[in-house]
Amino acid sequence: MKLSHSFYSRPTLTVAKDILGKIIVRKFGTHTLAGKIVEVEAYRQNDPASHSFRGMTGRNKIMFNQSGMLYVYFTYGMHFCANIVTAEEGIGEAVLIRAIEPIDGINIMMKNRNVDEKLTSAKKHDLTNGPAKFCQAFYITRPENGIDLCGNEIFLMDGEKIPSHAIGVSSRIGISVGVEKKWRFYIKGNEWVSKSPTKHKR
DNA sequence: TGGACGATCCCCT
DNA sequence: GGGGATCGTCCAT
Repeated sequence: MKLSHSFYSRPTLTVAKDILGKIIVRKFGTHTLAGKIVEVEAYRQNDPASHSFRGMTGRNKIMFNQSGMLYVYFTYGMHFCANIVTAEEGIGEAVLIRAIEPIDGINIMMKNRNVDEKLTSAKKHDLTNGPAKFCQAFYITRPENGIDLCGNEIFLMDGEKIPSHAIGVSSRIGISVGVEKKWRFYIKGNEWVSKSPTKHKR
């Protein structure tokens, strides 16, 4: 069953943990892609690592919309990352999707990622074990910024309930401030989880 | 108007 | 484990 607005309009950290195990579905053209969300990070207001920290700008304004929207941003000159907007309108908070376990449309994902079938079997988890890899596999780019996840193009479905003892918690990856906040959540032992936050730039 | 810097990935050693 | 690719965004002149 498709998740409705009430799922997203709860505290950001609650939504982040609850998103683990849910199924994200992406329809474009005649294709349907689906995957289980296995790793996320929460970004909050008054959080120096968040795009919303210094207030609303042209880039981050979707974060301040009502919850249940998709916030897509472009980074490092070549990558897109996708977030699920949480909290009430006027508050800039979101949950970054860092990794999924492919379920449906794997051939399409491989095509989107420009990976060879044989290479993928050797390192198959490289297909979607990172925020920009997920976006490329699911063909999520600039036009998908601001999409309503209660619509029919991209949405979440009920999946398995992940008990709290099976949820791993750590610092967020790739940030230089806010490292002390343990706002990365992942399904323990899942092979599609990206990596450990052992190194930090700068 | 320009410069510094990324919520990353991939290839090289 | 390290560094280069590559450009949009933001803030300081």
